[in-house]
Amino acid sequence: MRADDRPEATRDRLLDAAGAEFAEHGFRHATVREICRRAGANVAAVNYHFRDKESLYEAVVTRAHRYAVDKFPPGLGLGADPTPEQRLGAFVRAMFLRMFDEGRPAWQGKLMAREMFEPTRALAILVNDIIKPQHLELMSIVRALMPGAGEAALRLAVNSVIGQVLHYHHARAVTALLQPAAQYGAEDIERLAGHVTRFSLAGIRDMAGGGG
Amino acid sequence: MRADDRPEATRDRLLDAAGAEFAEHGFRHATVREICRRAGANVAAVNYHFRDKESLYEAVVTRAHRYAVDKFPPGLGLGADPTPEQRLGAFVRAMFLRMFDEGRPAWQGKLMAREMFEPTRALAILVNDIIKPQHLELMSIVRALMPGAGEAALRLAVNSVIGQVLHYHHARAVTALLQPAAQYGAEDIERLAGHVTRFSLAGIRDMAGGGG
DNA sequence: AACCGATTCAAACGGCAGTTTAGAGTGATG
DNA sequence: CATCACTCTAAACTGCCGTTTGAATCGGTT
Repeated sequence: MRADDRPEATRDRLLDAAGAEFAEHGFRHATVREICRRAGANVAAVNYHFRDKESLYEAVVTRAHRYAVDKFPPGLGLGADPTPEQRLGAFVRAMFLRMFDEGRPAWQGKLMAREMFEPTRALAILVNDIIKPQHLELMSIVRALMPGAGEAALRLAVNSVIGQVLHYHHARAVTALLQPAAQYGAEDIERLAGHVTRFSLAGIRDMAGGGG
Repeated sequence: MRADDRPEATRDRLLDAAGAEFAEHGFRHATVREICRRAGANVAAVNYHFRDKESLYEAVVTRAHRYAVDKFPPGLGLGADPTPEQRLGAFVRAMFLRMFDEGRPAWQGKLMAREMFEPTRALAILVNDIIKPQHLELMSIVRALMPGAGEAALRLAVNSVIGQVLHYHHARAVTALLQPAAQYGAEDIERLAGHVTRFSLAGIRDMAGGGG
């Protein structure tokens, strides 16, 4: 049977397997051999279909980006003419969903979180294609909540929001040791998103009112 | 000249070099060869003075902990009978200082941040010796600010504070690309600590007032 | 001087990872 | 049927890493 006849061509299976491995272990720790094993392909498959491990990684990153944009469009459950508060809530919720969704390719959030901590050459791609647009969107949301605030204050507020969300991903190993009972199911994600949104709104309003 | 006569014995030089390498590259990426090169020692030195790479890592972790406790004691510039707000401010400031201080062994904060993201076997040590005491201290601070709140609410507030602080360490590569101008000098750290403290106080007060 | 324990050293070992290579299979094309 | 491009495969190559080994060095002790 030729590869094209199979339900999934080898190239696609490699992208799937690589996405899972890269998201779980990072670029360096993920091994080409394990990726090929998961994809049911030969060790040389990566070098044949993609030039090398790094090019495969870039392909995974851009693919995850396209998928994430499809699955979590910017609007994301917002009605027409939403308030800034609603936009912030939707933004935070979407970030949580991207990071904790265990669906098929849920790598986008995990890859992004990992690149932040352990950058590779693909970081420039990620920043330009994914992070910068989201950063600008969150900046505009916060700007609407803090009219008249300077750029520096906006950045501080944005970092506070992002930091809270990413922490639940970064620190999950520690959390598992500190609070063994805690598990992140679907409703917990909604609870966390609600908390971060309210907490951040209070902080932002304080910044807007206090005059900095 | 015998090793004991040198200003620094080989064992100590190894600990210094290993601390820097581990903090910068993490346990797996740091190489024994580079550590020994920095320490001016033979490749076999690690296996002679410590049993293996992992034992060296544990020694570095516990050493960094002792140093951090000495340099940043829990009180840290607080007067007698401080308010909860002052305690929170001191706590946040101490975390920032530990992470950004470039002094001799400033690894404690960096190692901790790294272990959170990429745990090793030493994570249990770190959690018990370093993270859990700090976690409990922050819990008590937040408890004083949110009297009557449940454990779950306290944990959410604690996570929000920690997440904001750690974000400035985790995301520094991305920040460098998004805001090339931003640099973290001594006064910037004070500014960041002040922001996170105020932002968090507003969020915590909102949680305490809103009734959750 | 002879010996000893501690330390240092160069060299090698074994394993794993990314990549390359040479060849075999396969469907389409003439 | 011969040819060709594409795909896949087993095996080897190269380099790095942690560790081990056996000898050399050196101060102190008898």
